[in-house]
Amino acid sequence: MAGQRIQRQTGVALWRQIADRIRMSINHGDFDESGMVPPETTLALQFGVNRHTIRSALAALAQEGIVRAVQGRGTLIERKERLSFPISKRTRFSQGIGDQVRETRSVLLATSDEAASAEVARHLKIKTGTPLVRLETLGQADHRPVSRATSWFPADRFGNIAEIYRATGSITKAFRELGVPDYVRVITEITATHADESDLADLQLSPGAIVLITQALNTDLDNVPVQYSISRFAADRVRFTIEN
Amino acid sequence: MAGQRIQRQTGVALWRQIADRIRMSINHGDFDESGMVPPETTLALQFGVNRHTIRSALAALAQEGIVRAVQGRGTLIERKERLSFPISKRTRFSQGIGDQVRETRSVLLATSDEAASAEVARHLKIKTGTPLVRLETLGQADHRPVSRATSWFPADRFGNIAEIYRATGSITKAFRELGVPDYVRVITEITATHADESDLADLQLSPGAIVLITQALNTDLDNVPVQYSISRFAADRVRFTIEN
DNA sequence: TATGGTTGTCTATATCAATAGACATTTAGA
DNA sequence: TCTAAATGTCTATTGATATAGACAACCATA
Repeated sequence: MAGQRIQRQTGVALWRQIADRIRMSINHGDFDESGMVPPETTLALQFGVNRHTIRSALAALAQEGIVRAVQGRGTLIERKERLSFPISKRTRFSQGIGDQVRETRSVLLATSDEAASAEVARHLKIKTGTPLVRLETLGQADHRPVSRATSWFPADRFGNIAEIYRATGSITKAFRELGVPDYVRVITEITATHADESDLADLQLSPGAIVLITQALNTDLDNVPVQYSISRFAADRVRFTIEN
Repeated sequence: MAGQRIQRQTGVALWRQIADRIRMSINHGDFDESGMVPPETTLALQFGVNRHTIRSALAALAQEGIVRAVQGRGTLIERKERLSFPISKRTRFSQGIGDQVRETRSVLLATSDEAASAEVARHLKIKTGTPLVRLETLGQADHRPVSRATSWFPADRFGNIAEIYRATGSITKAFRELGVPDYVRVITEITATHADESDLADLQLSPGAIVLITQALNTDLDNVPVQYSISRFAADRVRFTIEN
């Protein structure tokens, strides 16, 4: 069960720790039979805190839209899920999670032309200062934001990729129109950190949430880098799957 | 730079958010030239908080052994690193990070014989209740704990793997002695969460830290599952790298 | 319709988190 | 040896966090 193991005087408020625990339990399916979170008094006993502290935690989860309290009945689970994201040579956003949700969508948040920084240039194997197109995109599953990504493309080959992406909502299709029939993921790096302000806004997270960060390089079939991207996923909504 | 973007009234104390930020900056190499963290007054200005709040953050980092304050001089960086962990068909703990540290070591924390739970049985493709050997291990790099893992092995083939592992400190060698010359990683799942009490103890983390969790299945060369394991990595010490 | 179980609201109190200011102590360098 | 810059320590105040207790409001059901 969920109980025990919360820590005091750590700089992380008890109600937040407990909210995180309950969210995990919900996602894990611990309360699937009843469809409800245990009563506040029960949780207070389990976690060894005052009922008011439990109420703070549940209020935070209600704010996220995960639970809904009904006076006299209990606290109902509104939503739970953790999408499984396959990472492989053929990693694409919508592919692979298509059978887990009804609808996937990609939205263009912003775009700009810029010169390659040292870091991006290193990954794309080009010279620093080379013209690039930068895309900020948001990935949604069933209208729920899942990831936000910053991608860089060499401007000489993909100068107008933003327009095509805006029209089609698909990197794959945009590549195809620009003469790249197929592309492969050659490397992915994964780290994790706390969500920053932009994450909170774009991914509709609650403060203190965790984001999984992937840095990925895609190349065309001639092994020429075509896209370098940094994506930030809401950690409580996804799970990465690496198949070899 | 590190500044901005800390949030108030989120259930996560400012000093903890700032400590996490500074730790990240250190690991990212932002202060490599001087080998020191900026002065407290500078940080207070950058983060827009009181100097005392910065001092709380630095005190937490000092407690972790990451920085050391010297009166009159400044706050020195004692240690930083984020090991890069390759994940591939041939994923092993010590291999791949060998060139990043002087010494890697694996320690057996506990072992037990137990019957397969439904979940473990499903992964190992055996019947629920089948006898298993469970190993709790701790992975260290340069005497610093990096990951803790729970692994299950079918008892019929690997009944005494614990002894051999204890003697050799290597799963690979244990497998070899037990008639498995080679094995491959067929699937890895990655999630992230906050560290629990055991993580804090075993991995010597500070409360509120993040752990990356991998669930992995290894098979022998005949595609028969030989090991299912759940590992928990200190997120601020590692980075996963998936190469295709 | 009466009752037990549940969430909602209120008051009061103690501790932690954060700010503010002042001054001491130590170091490095002019 | 003096000074500037840095960390160390102290007091005081405010707001957030957590506990404690009491009771109201609501729901399902016997």
